[in-house]
Amino acid sequence: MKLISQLSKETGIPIGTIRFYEKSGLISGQTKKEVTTNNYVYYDEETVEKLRFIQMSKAVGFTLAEIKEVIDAWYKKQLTKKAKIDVLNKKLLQIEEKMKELRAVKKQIAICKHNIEHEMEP
Amino acid sequence: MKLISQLSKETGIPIGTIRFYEKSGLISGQTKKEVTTNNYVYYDEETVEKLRFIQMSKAVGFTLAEIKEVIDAWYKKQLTKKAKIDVLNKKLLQIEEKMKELRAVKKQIAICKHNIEHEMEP
DNA sequence: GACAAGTATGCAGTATACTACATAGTTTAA
DNA sequence: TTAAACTATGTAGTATACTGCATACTTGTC
Repeated sequence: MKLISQLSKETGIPIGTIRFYEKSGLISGQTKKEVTTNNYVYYDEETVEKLRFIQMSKAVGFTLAEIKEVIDAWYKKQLTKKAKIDVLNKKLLQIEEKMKELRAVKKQIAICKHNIEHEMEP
Repeated sequence: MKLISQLSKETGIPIGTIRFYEKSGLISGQTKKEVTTNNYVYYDEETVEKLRFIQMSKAVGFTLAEIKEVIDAWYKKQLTKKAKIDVLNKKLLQIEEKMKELRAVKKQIAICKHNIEHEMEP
């Protein structure tokens, strides 16, 4: 079990941002009932995985709301099996779309680079 | 030569957003000097290409500032050949990084889906 | 036991990317 | 020729995702 500063160290995500994610319902830790002197929140390894997932998903253009959908499909007990599968299938389609767009952007930049390399300089 | 509403129709980008992009220096149209009764701005086919590039780049997580760097490398005359190539190479690396992240997210979601499909429902 | 460092809470402020609205002038179709 | 539709400009407001600050309590170290 880790405290928030260790979570931050392991993922590189600022403490303030982690708190923001917790407030947004993306992650959640728990206080230890046996400790009564403070209300420090402890996080498990799963939270680290979630944070890494959030980092990557954000990098490829997913919003926190979209990421939350997936995390809920993964971890929330109250959703039906069908609802979860539907969410995940939708995400997989979005990912295919992003892959296409990424390849298109790459191609465009490669062409641009080629043109610049072969153009005559004044 | 197209007016802004046609640009919007062709790309699906709202007029307000196109104006915002122009104000941000991502695209630019020109007024026709021979027309003196108004100051309507006309855009060429290149602008449509730029807008499509912006759409795709945004979808895969690039910011407008990052996209502007590439567009400037493409179209601005005042940058040196070396500066342009440097920007484009940096972008190509970022794209490779995003491809990795996209594959990792896809894999994670596929595993998640598999687990849900094979779990016992209560 | 003092004091730096860590933690929790809440609220205000910032950056990015729009989005809406008001105003005013222009073009076009009936 | 008049009304609908289009255009330009400017300003304000919104959503998302943080980021910083103030306050207060707790823990660990010398």
